[in-house]
Amino acid sequence: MGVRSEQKEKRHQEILAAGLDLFTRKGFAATKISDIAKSVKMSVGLLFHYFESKEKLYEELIKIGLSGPKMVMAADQSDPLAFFEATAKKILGYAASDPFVAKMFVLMSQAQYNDAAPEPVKELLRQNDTYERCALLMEKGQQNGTIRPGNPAALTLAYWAAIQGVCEALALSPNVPCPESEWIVDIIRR
Amino acid sequence: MGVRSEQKEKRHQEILAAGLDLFTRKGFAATKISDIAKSVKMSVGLLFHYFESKEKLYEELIKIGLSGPKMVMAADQSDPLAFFEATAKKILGYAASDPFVAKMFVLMSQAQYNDAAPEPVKELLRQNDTYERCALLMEKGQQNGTIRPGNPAALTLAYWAAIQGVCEALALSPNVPCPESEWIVDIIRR
DNA sequence: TAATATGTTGAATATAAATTCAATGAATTG
DNA sequence: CAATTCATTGAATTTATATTCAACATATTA
Repeated sequence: MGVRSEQKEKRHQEILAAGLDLFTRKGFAATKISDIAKSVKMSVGLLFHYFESKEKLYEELIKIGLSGPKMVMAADQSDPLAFFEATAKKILGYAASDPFVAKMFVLMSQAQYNDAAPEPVKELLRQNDTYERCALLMEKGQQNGTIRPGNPAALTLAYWAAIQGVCEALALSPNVPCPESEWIVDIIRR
Repeated sequence: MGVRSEQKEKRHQEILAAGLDLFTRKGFAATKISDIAKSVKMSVGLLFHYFESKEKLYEELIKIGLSGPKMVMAADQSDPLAFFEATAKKILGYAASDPFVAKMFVLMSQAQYNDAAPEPVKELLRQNDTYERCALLMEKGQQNGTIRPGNPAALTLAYWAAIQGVCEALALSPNVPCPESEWIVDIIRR
């Protein structure tokens, strides 16, 4: 244990943060390794000492990002509407205060929708069954009368589209005013 | 006027449609000219006979897309809430039925948020003052009591984020069920 | 139909960016 | 403090893709 090992970990993290920032603002393909290297003030060669490839760096970010949905779905789901209220509030709160979280949210949705995402990343993303789980919860909420009628998948889509879009705006222009989470919940509230 | 001139225009349109599809699904940087050429079954060389560069092709799509916001803002704005209701309904209706429109919507928002967009495109997008105009309308709606209180810019952001996110989903997976526009309007309704 | 203009291709060429590598300097360890 | 390992650089090398071009084909026109 010396100056080195801690420095190494620190740089690893710095590269991830810089990669996250650039990938979200420019997209995976348009982000050059040299952009990332410049952003952390190291040579391009050295960056490859830390990450095997641009793709692996991206992949590591996605792996970190996957813990987000997991954490969301770990919350108490006994009352569906309360779950969606708490989730929206927590996510917008984080996204408005912690740029890393907001950017991570953007990264995940970009990756989700992008056909050009590297195959290993797409594979990882297939684990993410948040939408399906939420649609089931929507139905449950409709049954107990707290969530409005309508196609549960469509309700889920509208709810997440709004959250995702707001996070994107927060991540990319940190000065925009953050909407109230309650407004977004009104999409699904009966 | 002969077989040629009409054929030429037809191909021009085909290339635009293929470009739109690929740009929205993969992003500008990740879309290869050869992808587009393959999609319209022509050689890469010929594509350059129709468009000076990949950037110019993209730029032409953005120019077409800019007519969308213009058309939206041309609608009757005397009653703000009614304006937002009609707008949401019209856009979702189009997006659900016409893939070109849905994709165009995605293209525009991608371009808007992407730092890596070509400079001429960014310049074109600066014309688009839809958000500012909408925020003003939100205030007006608050004054006449039809729109909920809150930061007008934040209300605008939430409203458009939801619409945009839904359009993205519709464009990229045409089989998803379309949310009701009224649900989205409930974000801003008093 | 001959001359001309336009469409089309596939094979160069140019360029940009990812990745590798040999060499050097700095920390660690015995 | 000598040997060794790791960090770092800048300069190749490789690879991918945009763009150009010379040649040929097909339509237009006089």
